[in-house]
Amino acid sequence: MAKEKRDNGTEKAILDAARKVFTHRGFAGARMDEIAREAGINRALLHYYFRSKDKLFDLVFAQRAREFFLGLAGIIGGPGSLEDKIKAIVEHDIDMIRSQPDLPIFIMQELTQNPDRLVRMAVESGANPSMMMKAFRHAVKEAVDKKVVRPIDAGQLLINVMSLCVYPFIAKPMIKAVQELDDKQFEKMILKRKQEIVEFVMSSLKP
Amino acid sequence: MAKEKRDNGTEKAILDAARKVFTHRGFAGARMDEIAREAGINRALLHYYFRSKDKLFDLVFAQRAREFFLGLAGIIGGPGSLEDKIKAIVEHDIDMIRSQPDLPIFIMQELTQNPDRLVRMAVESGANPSMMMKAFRHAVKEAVDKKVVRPIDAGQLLINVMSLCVYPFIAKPMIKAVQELDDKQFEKMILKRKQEIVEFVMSSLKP
DNA sequence: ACGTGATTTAACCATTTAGTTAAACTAATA
DNA sequence: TATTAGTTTAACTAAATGGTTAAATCACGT
Repeated sequence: MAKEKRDNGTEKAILDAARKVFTHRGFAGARMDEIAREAGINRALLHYYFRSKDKLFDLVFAQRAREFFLGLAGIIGGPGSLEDKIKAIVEHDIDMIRSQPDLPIFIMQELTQNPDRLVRMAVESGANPSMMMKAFRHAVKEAVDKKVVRPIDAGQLLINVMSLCVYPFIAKPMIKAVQELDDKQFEKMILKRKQEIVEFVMSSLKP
Repeated sequence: MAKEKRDNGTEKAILDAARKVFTHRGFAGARMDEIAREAGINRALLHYYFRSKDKLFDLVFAQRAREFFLGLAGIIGGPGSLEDKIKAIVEHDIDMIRSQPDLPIFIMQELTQNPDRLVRMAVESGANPSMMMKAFRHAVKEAVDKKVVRPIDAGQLLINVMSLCVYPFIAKPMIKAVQELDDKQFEKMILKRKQEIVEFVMSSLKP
């Protein structure tokens, strides 16, 4: 650990720690102290690198939001058939969230608290929702025209797919309780779920 | 407002305010001051009625969790065919959340922060997840046996239905941004969504 | 061995926040 | 009118927290 720090890894160590703590506790619940401890340094140095909690949070949030969106945007807006896209979304979402289970709640919570942030970020990053949705709508239309899938609203379909992927992680404690699963069984359920979702969606889309 | 207070409505006013503030801000982000203001009283009186933030929060959380679960548990565990249940779940979920949009994030956030709480509450309330799930599995099995629906894992199906209902509210700011909707259009989308979900699920379940 | 930048230590400040208290006030009621 | 419960005011305490600072220490390359 000492080595990493000396090797100029401190900034990264802090960002990692901040990401972890902010993501887990949310902005209001996060303590600069905990971030410092988690990074293996002290508060003084923490403020030496990043002036304030707000500044640090903004960096973390922007980074996390990009993580969450950028890959997705590429898939949704990119080329490929509807079925390809659906499979890719599911694969991407589940893998991403599995490695960072409390990412979605974090994003959603802070976003409801301050929706403008998303707009600002979107503008900066040059993301283009309307092109993305256009590509997705096009894929849907194509599949419908080919009679591969029944007619369906593209917006609703996209929400459906995302819902099926993301929600289980958000509701994890609830699901564990209701279905009486331990962590191992939950993990197993999630893994099965990848195919389950694709099957569920494609089955629903049959004309 | 003055009247209500004198009419012994103060306690209720406080609980309403606390519900609102806690639900919106989360425990860490909530301020006793804001609760008092929201209730139209002052901090002194707030503490006079409810000793501490924690105590008040526990009450609110228990109440909100009951709101969220009890109705659902009745539907899932109660009588009726699978299709009836699915329709009832969708109806119930969407209506409930529509009137309290940030209820789900609140529950999930605080629950990930402290999963034991759910277990404790479940025990106290005498809820019985295993019976509930048993009833639901039974409904699924029955439908499968009658060849009304294709074979499917009951646990996954339940998660699917809940996902489709709850997630859109959690992701509201994101959905608004990506699909470029204003509040009015979002509301419209949610309303359409009731039938959309039922159609989506039932279509997927066709044998 | 020296100098430099990174890091720690430890003290400190200012602000926010939960929670308390005593005294004054209000309105209904006995 | 005197009592009483509910309420406000205003002051206060104690703790937590974000942020700062100066001096000491450490590790490294020259």
